[in-house]
Amino acid sequence: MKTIKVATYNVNGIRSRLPHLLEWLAKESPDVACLQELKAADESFPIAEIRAAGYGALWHGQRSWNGVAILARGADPVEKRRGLPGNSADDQSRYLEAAAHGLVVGCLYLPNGNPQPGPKFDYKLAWFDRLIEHGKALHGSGEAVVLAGDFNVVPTDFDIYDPKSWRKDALLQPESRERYGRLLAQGWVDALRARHPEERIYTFWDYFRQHWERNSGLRIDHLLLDGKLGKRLVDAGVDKWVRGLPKASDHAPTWVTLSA
DNA sequence: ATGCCAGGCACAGCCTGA
Repeated sequence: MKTIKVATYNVNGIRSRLPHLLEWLAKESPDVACLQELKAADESFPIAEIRAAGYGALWHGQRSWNGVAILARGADPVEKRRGLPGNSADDQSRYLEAAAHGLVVGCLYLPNGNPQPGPKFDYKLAWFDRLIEHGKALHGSGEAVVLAGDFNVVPTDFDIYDPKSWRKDALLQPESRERYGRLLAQGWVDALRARHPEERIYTFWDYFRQHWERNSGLRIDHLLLDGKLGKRLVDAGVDKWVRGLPKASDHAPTWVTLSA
């Protein structure tokens, strides 16, 4: 069956992770790849290397922090939106939306929100509210939409190796989870969970305490499919081998395949 | 309660991440 593969990968610095990104693109050939945490200004984005790998790209960078990009294999993604609506004073590069390979793809890097409570957590919740508002418009657009990225939310205690030491973390707070649930309730399908309802799946393993070696992970990188697209879900998974490379990002690429 | 590791930048210790 012909399928389209859409992936999301928090690279944690695109310049230091470029060799891994190129190796992953060559091996896994996603048709669309959403990247987060570029940690690079627009002029530092390695477009030449990415083009040489066979991908067109859009990027929304920022010096030192944040930054998102959308790559399309053998095509130039068409920009639809740069930044979430709802707060013109928000200057953090966390959202980019484009059309590619017949899909509309929203690439997002939701704020971490730690420490909580505090202004960073307030910003996270406000950003989430804006995403929910925009999600409503996207879902009603009639297009085939994917919302993909680092949501910085552990949806349930089944999505983490052990919630004990994370109970006060912004990623597990009821306010964060309630908003994730509210977004899903618009009709989005959490593709990894839908495809693997009984399986422990992680997409992030922090650099501390040998968490990768012990498989002490969290599932925080998500691909949400609008209802119509959910029916086209074929498979979903995590490219864990990328996390095992030397000097890896703390996230692994996460993907879905959709019937074409 | 904090550090544990890592990337980026003021290239020397911070800040941020999750």
